[in-house]
Amino acid sequence: MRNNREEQREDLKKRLIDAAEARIAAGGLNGLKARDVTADAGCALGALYTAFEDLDRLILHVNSRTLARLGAALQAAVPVGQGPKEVMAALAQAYVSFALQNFRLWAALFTHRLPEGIEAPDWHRAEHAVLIANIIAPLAELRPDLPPQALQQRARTVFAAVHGVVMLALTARFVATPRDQLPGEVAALVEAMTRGLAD
Amino acid sequence: MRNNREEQREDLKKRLIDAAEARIAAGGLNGLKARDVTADAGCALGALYTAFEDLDRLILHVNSRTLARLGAALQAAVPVGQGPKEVMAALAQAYVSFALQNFRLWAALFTHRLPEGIEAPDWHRAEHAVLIANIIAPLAELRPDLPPQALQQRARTVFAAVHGVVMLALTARFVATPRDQLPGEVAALVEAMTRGLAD
DNA sequence: AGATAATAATGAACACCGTTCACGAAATAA
DNA sequence: TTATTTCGTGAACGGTGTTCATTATTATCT
Repeated sequence: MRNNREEQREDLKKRLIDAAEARIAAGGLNGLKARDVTADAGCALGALYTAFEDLDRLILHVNSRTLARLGAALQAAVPVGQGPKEVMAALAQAYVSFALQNFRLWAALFTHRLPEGIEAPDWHRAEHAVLIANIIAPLAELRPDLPPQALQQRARTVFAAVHGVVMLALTARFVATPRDQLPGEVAALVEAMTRGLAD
Repeated sequence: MRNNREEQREDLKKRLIDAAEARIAAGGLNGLKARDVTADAGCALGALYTAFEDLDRLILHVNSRTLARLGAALQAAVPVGQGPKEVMAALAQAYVSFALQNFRLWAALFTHRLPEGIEAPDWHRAEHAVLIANIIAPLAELRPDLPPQALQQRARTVFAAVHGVVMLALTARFVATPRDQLPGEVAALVEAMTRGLAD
């Protein structure tokens, strides 16, 4: 045998991530149980802890996949040959669409919490850049006066504002925006923000 | 003895809420354990379930208190004899301050989730009105064209946008706004929103 | 190829959690 | 006081994530 060792290890990891992803998509983060995942993946309970440090690290890898898909969706939504306001509006609507169509996996990105005092690894933190990557260019057109660092910070704020509206609409049981009004409200928010930012 | 029955019952409830509130403030929602709370409250483990349906309902009462304090803080922050933009700015900064000074209890308002399929009681849902109560008046000045219902909805959106920025800044381990920049970014967001909403 | 060493998978056991429930204590009613 | 209803008690239950001695598998060496 050649590198069977490594291959089997990677295969087990993949099966576990697949199973966890399916379980989260079906039943949410709270519905994810170590025994279910390992049963679905066709391995023993203890095998999970030979492949990953713990269940939280496995969830991290599921979130990693979701971020990649979300990043691709946002990237694909950027219209060509349009002004910054149109780009921002399109990005916001793409974000809404992704959250609606991948609700539980998207929610897992923001509701999952590591145990207190434990930080996510750098490679995973870096993956979150896709959330603001496409906002920076149109924002720079609206605010050419801002230096790169302030621009990056403002992009985070713009994302967080849109995200907040989507999050409260989809997960809160109070002050909730009805789903059918969500695209319209997000559009109004982005419109107001871009107009206010314009000059 | 007169109404000792009712009195003792209410006293037990209060002690449990006090203990849970202190535990959440000290260790967050995840650090809240039934055994700790009942030990702090000076009662047996099972007593919790004579006073409340379950641990989630106890948390609900803690959140109820937090909402009342937050509502009072927002109310007190409304400046008199100022324009709508100044009112919105003041409310946003008051929200930031409350979140910073009551971080874990504030976070519990939005991270606590009831079991799937179980809804919070109406009396508790109604308490969340304080989050948008003070936004409606200044917003109505900025947008006198909007009918009351749309105004209420837009107020939810404005709140959610500000809340999203604060939430990601304080709880996310990625795309995080540094805390010292949070007031400035929120101010910029509200400024942009109110300018964009103005006409 | 066969023997040996290193490694990984197994699943029963562990520690801890929220919740329940038979029992005894206490407060009300008779 | 006595009877009755109500409530607090804490051991026990079911379910959780995680560990660990044991077994099975793979790689290494002669």
